[in-house]
Amino acid sequence: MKKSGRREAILDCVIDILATRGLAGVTHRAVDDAAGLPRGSSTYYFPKKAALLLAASDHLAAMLEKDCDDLQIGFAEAVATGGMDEAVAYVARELVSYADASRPLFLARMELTLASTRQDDLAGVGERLTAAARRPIAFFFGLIADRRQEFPIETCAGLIDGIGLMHAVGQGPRLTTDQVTAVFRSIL
Amino acid sequence: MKKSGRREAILDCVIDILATRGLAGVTHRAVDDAAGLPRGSSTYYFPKKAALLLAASDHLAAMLEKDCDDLQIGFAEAVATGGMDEAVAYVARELVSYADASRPLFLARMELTLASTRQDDLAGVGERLTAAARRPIAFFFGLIADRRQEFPIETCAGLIDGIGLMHAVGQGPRLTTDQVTAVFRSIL
DNA sequence: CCCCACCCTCTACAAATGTAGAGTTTTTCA
DNA sequence: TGAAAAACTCTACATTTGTAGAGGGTGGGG
Repeated sequence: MKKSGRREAILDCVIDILATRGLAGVTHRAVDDAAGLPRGSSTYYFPKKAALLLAASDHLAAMLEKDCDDLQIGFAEAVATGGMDEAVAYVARELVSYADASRPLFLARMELTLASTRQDDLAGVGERLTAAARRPIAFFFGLIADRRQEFPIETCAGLIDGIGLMHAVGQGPRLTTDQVTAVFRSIL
Repeated sequence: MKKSGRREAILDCVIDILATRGLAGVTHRAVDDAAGLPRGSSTYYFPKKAALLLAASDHLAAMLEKDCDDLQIGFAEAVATGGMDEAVAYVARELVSYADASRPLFLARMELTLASTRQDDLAGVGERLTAAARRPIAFFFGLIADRRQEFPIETCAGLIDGIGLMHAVGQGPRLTTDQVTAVFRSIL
């Protein structure tokens, strides 16, 4: 492994552990082991635990933002080739498959967001992650500007996070693409 | 304090700590202190930590179910006195104010649900809590039976949990009663 | 009064954690 | 090349946790 990539590798492992073992599972030792690095490595790069979690939050936010940008680009292309109807279906499709594929990311986000509501060290983490996750919603929001009064961005964000929540932690049936599309259409 | 109430008092404290300090904050010692009981009390009633959390989950689920039943009764009354339109507004109103008032309950639910996705000791906790929280939605769902195909219970549950999530952990603007009502009306 | 069963409280301890700081290797650059 | 600096690894330790098990108190039946 490139030495220069260690910092990133450590943060990837933190996010992975957050998803699989929860906040309590994130210890310097566990992170070192997961990354296959010598004990003390994560302590070296992030001497305090809060620093480790803070950096992991930024890392996660960056990932979310990148995914959001991709969605946005895909949406623009779908509009160009298939019109708005198809574009809405595209977003719904992506959202559902993404909610499954990005389950670890969602779980990590939940862990960090919950932690930030009570740990002063992590102030701002919740806002940062929420903002990252809302980026595509804000874009999507432009589409329904004429109904802004009734369905502001908060409503859409709530719905979408609820879907993510269901897919990430729920053991019950998941929403299908058609169902999500139906919701979007009824709002648009 | 009545000695016979100690078990319940302990579980109340567990839920409180889950909300204020998170899962990691729930230690036998911290629970004893919060309950004002001698060290070892929570250990006596719940010798293993998993037993403590499991019992707390049941306790929380019972609370949620009770609140849900109250909402259901209120809804029925609202239908009787003001018709369906007013009843929908009633539910939206209750939901928003409840989401604020029950913030600790929601946070505790999140903590336990997240924990149950990875800790075998807590298997079933997620389902139990999800089921409890969905009870009123299932009832509400009866109202839109004719559009069941498009808006199944999962969709409504996702939306409502998303709203709860926003109110519980979000630092941004909250949804207003009018906004929630608008969503309900557009679906109904 | 005594004793026993039960309910509760206290003490002890191994394991794990955050963190400090010493020791070691690698890189840099004159 | 050689030494100073930076980058990294290792060791140690106080603290906290879950849990076991000993100890104490209390009420009721004989």
